[in-house]
This record gives sequence, structure tokens and C-alpha cells, in this order.
Amino acid sequence: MVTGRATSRSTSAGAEEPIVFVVDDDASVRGALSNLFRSVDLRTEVFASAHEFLQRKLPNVPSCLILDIRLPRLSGLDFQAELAKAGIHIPIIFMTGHGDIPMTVRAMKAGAVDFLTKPFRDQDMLDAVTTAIERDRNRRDEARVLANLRAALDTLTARERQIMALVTAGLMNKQVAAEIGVAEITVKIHRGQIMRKMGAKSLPDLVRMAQLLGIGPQT
Amino acid sequence: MVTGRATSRSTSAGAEEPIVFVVDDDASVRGALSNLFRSVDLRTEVFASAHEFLQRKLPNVPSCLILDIRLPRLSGLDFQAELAKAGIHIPIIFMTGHGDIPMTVRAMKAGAVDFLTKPFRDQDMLDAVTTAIERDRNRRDEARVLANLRAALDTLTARERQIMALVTAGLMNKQVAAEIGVAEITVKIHRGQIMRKMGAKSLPDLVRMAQLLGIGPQT
DNA sequence: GGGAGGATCATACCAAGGTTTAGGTCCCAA
DNA sequence: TTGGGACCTAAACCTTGGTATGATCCTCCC
Repeated sequence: MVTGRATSRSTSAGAEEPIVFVVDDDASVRGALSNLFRSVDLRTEVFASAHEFLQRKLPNVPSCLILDIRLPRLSGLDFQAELAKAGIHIPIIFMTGHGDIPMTVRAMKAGAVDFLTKPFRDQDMLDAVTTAIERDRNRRDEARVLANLRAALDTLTARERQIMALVTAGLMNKQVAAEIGVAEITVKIHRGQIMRKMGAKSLPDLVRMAQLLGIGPQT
Repeated sequence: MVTGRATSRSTSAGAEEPIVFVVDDDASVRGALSNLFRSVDLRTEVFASAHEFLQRKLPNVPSCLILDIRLPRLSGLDFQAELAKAGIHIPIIFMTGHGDIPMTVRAMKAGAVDFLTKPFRDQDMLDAVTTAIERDRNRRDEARVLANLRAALDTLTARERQIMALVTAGLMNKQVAAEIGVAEITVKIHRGQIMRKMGAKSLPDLVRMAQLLGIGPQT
């Protein structure tokens, strides 16, 4: 399973090596995990507190966070909530020595990848990390696509966005024209501009973009 | 939150009243839950074992299942796995007197709505049921849409399905024709037939259908 | 054998999509 | 004031999309 470093993926440019972040106030735990991950060639960074971790500017590579439920000043669960509120969606793996079921439920409901009780088997942790990294990789891929689409959408004028919505909803040019009270030729011209700006190679292409952008009939 | 019976929804024909199923070998628990749900006008059915529950032909209404982790003969977790394997996707709420964290994690990973430790507050259970019913309602809505689409897709011939994939991918008729080695007019005729059979009112419509059906570029 | 359904194609015709060229107005910022 | 961008439109022109009619060929099945 955990075969080692995510050897440079042939696609997208380099620097795709995943990172595992560990936050635990117990130095021995940090050391143990650090060793474990290094043993499988996983880049690792450890922190003694949530605050310390937040200082670190998060890199743009697949990563995950291993968190002790019981942290000084801020509980792991609260920290998880903080991150979510801040729009940071790094997958989290919890560890606990004295956790209980309600904590576990809360963490899992909030999207935690796993919730391990100490002591845990190395392999369980590695499996969880593999899952977490993979999840983050997928999330990042989707986020990148969406960001590009949104950037393209931002170059559209209000009129173009309006017409894009109507066109992708399935209206004919003449219907769009009637709907917004302009001549059909005007719609055609806007439409061409939309295809260019959005980089859509076909109408189905544009429809899928609109879909991802949440435009028109959500379905 | 739990305001009572899901009074006839204006859409789809009646019989939409949700049902809560309870499986627990402890008669007093069954009685207590039964009373609790009746007090908020929720239709309830209780069973003493997983086997008993399976005898019951599941009705076509939003429902959820409340399961004790510790069941005679078959653990709640294993039963959850059984149901999943059998393609039964009813949302599950677990109860436990002596559960542990790994159990909780496994249940939640497998999609459980909640995992309550006995004794729990009535309100917690009611909240969980509300969430579960709502989740099932959404799932059913999506499933119904998808079933209709699949039924329509089934009426397509192999050729039509092939052309549908290419058309929704964004190819022009002439490109489709070249791709499959027929005349453009043939593609046009098939295409018209596809629109009719699928009940698509426009190309964007068809594209969205293809998307839901997992046809073409998944994106 | 004969009919039904599927696939193919031609011809003809019309509707819809799309670009180019060439304007026009309005408004905002340099 | 001037320039540019957004928006609007017309005319001309070409490409695609889509339907109708009619026909051939094949296979499967009664």
C-alpha cells in the first residue's frame, strides 16, 4: 500500500511530493511518527501546538494533518472546526489516548479521515495517511479545475454570464433574445465571445462548465 | 426540528410518510423508542433481530434504521455491511451501551448517520432521525431520477448509445459520422431518435443526462 | 414466406448556429 | 476631451442541425 514517496507524477509540474503534518504536544509521539513516516519516505513536519502549525504557510501539495484530540489550549476538535471555518480543508487524522465515542462521532461527522486510539499499529496509521493524502490530492485536483473555471467566468461581463446561463439551460438563441429583450444577432455575438473567453470547444463543453460552476438548472 | 409527520408533500403521489425502523433485542428499548417516535407522530416499526427486519419488505418511503451495535447472532456493524452489500442503502443510526472507538469509526466510515451511546437524550435521537430521514429522502429523489434516465437509456439501441456518447462529448455530426464510419445524415437521424427516446428537450438537456448516467468525459 | 425493427443512405428543404464587416450609443477613466 | 470597453444592431454569408420522404438491406422471429 504505502509504497513510498509519490514519485514525480508524470502530469502537472514537479513539487508534488506530499507532506504529513503532525501536531502533538508530546515530543516522543512527534519523534515516533516522524520516524515512521520517514521510514516510508514520506516528507514530515511536526509541531508542538496548533498555533505553531498555523504559522506554517501551507504548501500547495497534497498533505494531511495528524492531530491529537487533546492539545494544550485548543482541543483537536475545536481546531478542526477552526480550520473548516477558515476554509482550510486539509484531511485530518485524529489520535487519542483517552477519547470517547461522542468525540469520535463529532470528528468523523466533521469529515475526519480516521480516529486512532493510542497505541495504534503503525500500519493503521500509514493506511490512514495514504487515504488522507489521496483524498487531498483529489480535492486539490477538483479545486484547481474549479479555480480555473471561476477565473474564466470572472472575465465574462454581466450580460455574457446571463446569456451563458440561458444558453446552457437549453434555450435557443431566439428564445434567449426574447427573454432578455435584444436581437438574436446580439445573442449570437455574445455567445461566441462566451465560448472564446471560457475556452469551451463545444456547447456540451460549456454546459459541463456551467454545471461545475453551479449555473442554471442544478439538476 | 422534528415537527411531526411529513404532511403530504405537494409533489409526487401520496404515501410519503416516513418510517423509522428499530432493531434491538431489548424489549424495553423498543418500547421506549416506539413511544418517543410516536410522541412526535413518526411512524415506527420495531424488530427484535436483524433477521426479523429483513423479513419486512421495505416500503418505498423515506426511512431510517436504528440499530443496536450488539445484536444476537449478527453484530450491528456486520449487519450494516450486509445491507450495503445487498444494495440496501437505508441510513443507519447506531446505539450502544458498550461501544468502543474503533467500532464507532468503522460505523461512521461506512456511512452511519450517528452513533449514540446509551443512555442518550431523546432530543439527540430525534435530531439524528430527522437527519437520517432527510438524507434518505434526498437519496431516493436522486435514485428515482436516475432510474428514469436508465430506463430511457435502455430503450436506446447500441448504435444510438454510441452516438449519444460522441454527441454529448461535443463532436459535430460530421465528426461523429467519420468516427463511426457512416454518412452524416445517418448520424442526424439517430440523433433525432435519441432526443425523442431520452425525452431531452435540448442538447444541454441531453448532456446533463449523459453526465448523470456517467457517459462520456466524466470531468 | 413475410413482417418488424434496426441500420443505412439520398435528396430536398428549412431552421438554427456562427462569423465578418460595419456601424451605432453610452459611460467611465485617463 | 478622448479612448476604450460594453452593449447593441444590421446585412451578408456560410456551416450545422434537423426533419420528411422514400428506399435498400439485414436479421430475427412467427
